[in-house]
Amino acid sequence: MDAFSEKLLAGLNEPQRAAALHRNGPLLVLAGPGSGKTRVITHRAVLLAHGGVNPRNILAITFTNKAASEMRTRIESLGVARGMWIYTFHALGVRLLREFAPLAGLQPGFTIYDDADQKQVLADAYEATGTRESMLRAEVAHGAIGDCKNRLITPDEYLANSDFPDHIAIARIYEAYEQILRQRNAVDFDDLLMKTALLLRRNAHIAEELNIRFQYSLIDEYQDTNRAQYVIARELTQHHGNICATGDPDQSIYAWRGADINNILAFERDYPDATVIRLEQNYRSHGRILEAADKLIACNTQRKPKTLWTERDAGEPVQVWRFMNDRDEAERIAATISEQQRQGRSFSDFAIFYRINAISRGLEDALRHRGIPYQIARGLEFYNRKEIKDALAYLRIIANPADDVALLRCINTPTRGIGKTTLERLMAEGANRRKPLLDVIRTAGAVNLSGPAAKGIAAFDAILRDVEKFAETNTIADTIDHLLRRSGLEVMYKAEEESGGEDRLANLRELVSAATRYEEEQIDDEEPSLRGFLTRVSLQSDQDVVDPTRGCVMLMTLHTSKGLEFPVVFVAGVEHGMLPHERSLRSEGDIEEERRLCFVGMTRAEQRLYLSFAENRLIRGQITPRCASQFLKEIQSGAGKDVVESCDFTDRFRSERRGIWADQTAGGEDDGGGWGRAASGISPGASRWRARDDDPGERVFSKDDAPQVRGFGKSAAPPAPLQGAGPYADWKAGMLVRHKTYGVGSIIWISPSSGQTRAAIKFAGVGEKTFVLDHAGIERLGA
DNA sequence: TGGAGCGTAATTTTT
DNA sequence: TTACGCTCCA
Repeated sequence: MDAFSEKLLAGLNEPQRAAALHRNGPLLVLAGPGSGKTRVITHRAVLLAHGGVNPRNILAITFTNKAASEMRTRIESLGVARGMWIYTFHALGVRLLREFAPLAGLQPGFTIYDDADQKQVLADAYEATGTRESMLRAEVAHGAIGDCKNRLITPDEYLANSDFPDHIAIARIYEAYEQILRQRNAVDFDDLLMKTALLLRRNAHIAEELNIRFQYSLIDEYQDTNRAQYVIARELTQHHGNICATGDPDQSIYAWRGADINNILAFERDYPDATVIRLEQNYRSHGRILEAADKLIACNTQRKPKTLWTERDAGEPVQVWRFMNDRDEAERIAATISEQQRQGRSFSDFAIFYRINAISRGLEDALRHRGIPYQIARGLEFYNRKEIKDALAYLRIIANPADDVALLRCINTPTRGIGKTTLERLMAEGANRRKPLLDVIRTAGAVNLSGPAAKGIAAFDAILRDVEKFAETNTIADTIDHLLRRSGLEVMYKAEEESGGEDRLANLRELVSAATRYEEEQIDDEEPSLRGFLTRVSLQSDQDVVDPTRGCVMLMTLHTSKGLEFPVVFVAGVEHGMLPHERSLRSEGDIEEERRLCFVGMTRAEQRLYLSFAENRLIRGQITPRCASQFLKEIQSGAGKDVVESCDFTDRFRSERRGIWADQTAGGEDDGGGWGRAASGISPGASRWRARDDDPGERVFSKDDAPQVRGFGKSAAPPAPLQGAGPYADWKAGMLVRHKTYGVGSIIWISPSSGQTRAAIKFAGVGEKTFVLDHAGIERLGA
């Protein structure tokens, strides 16, 4: 081996070296958290290039822009010339679809629709098929269409397999939706994958050509691939078999978005001659943290066994904290951060994770109260802002004149006297002539319009033509700048700002600099173009921009925490119904995903890990009794005695409760025969964390002395079928009722809580819904 | 055209 | 509690 390779491999452990040195044939790298996976990938790419493979023949696919740009930087810093293809699945899709547009049934200038645009298209599809939302909720159709696309099912195929009325309705909407996208020369996010997969599958020669172009392919986070991505990966590597998949089944947390953990679990079946390498040594976390996480994940059945180990110190025990309520929890976390910061840590050493965003409120309050700087990691902030979308809409319509969604967004922003009636007329005309709205506008004489509307439309058209012309001879940044002034957006937002609105102008200025950046740091071999900029913008979330800012505590959901690491980690709200989330309690598979989610969060911690839960939590304005997550028990019962340390902050003066607390690791199932447990779906393990029935502080009774139903709404953990109170005293489960939108349904359960009677009602074709009866306008039909 | 007022529902969101 | 979408009215 030459000196360069020796030097490169010097810092790697045995399995890491083996993976980095692997050359031909399928390779699966099962990489535990913190096991140096990125190093292995980058080193392998560098060694391939060093060994004579042209970087242009290497393709690396990641899931996030961030991962892609990190990989690019690291590979280049190791001395590999530019030219390697490093893309996200979606960006690769755009590339290939533009290149082979006609074969994919597209025109190369297609627009990428985001969620909001999609919704608009969906609304139009409802209109076109004469479907009403009361028949089929838009989210249901939206989800179903997304599922189809993930699984490569076309509208025809879907229709062929539909027998229920709902399915047929969805099939028709799906079909109309696709037709509208085609008319507008637009694709949605899922299309970027589906159309690419189908392009490769249906055109063997293209797949073959690409196998030659990309002699080595590397796919990161393979556990998160969905069907479409799986097909893309397969088609791109089938001929040479040089696929290197890396990932960790234990960190698969996106099944709900179509990711199929079986893709990675069955890799060896798909590629029988695959080499499998496990990276089990962890370089991130202290021993006890790792052990606790390992014990938890060992409870999953759908996995490939892995033994995580570390040479690092055992470190401090993992803390499990119990609180009376969420406020105490937040306070304590804030206090702990404060204290440790005073002892020398930086605020940016800390992260707080939670299952759902709604939890962040209380935590923020507590941090603010103590003057602790924090930042919330939210994806998709910047480009979702109204002002940004307004400005982009103008650019989009210029780039793709068929983009009706964009046109509707900006035609009357700022207001130009073009009202609803006018737009309806234009749309009717457009539908009639099967022409884009811009065409209709430019031949507006055909539509009978009122004076001000006609004037407004003329003004709008003039702006478009002007900006279009300007764009021909100017940079994108300058074009945006010009657009802002010419369109009146600048004036409009300036006025808004002066009357006390947000500083939207600053954001628009940021958009201009984003365009400058795009033009300067051209990484693709394409010329910078308006289309290219818009593509970049649609594929980018500002997760990539916001990066862990120095000096701030980071707050984020467990999902967003994946791939990050922090010296000190708090996971708040480790409660039954929260983590695992109530919506996942239905199936064991879903609970396993929640367990993986918890595992992901825990393994982000380097030195200290705190898991906390509260006995009561303010949820949707209601104080709701909670109990510890089963995961806490799983961690404790598996791990050695000194691994986890429990701390009870509920009431330090009541010894009997401390007794229970101290007892909680000892076995013995709660008999739990009462309704409380059955009703709330509290697991046996978790129930041990609850106080005894004779504990005065614990039970909650509503006014009429009926036990309060735990606040798990909906189907996930149906409370016992009780009776209503007050005017609903004689309403019972099983009765038929009528709801004004959903029609006739039957009561699944009914219960008075906090003076409001709630009921879950099952409707044919709609499913189960929960209502507050006082507000829902539900009429009783009989038993 | 825009805003008030009501009804409704409420995980997670790499792109 | 809170946020959003829709309807209706000024």
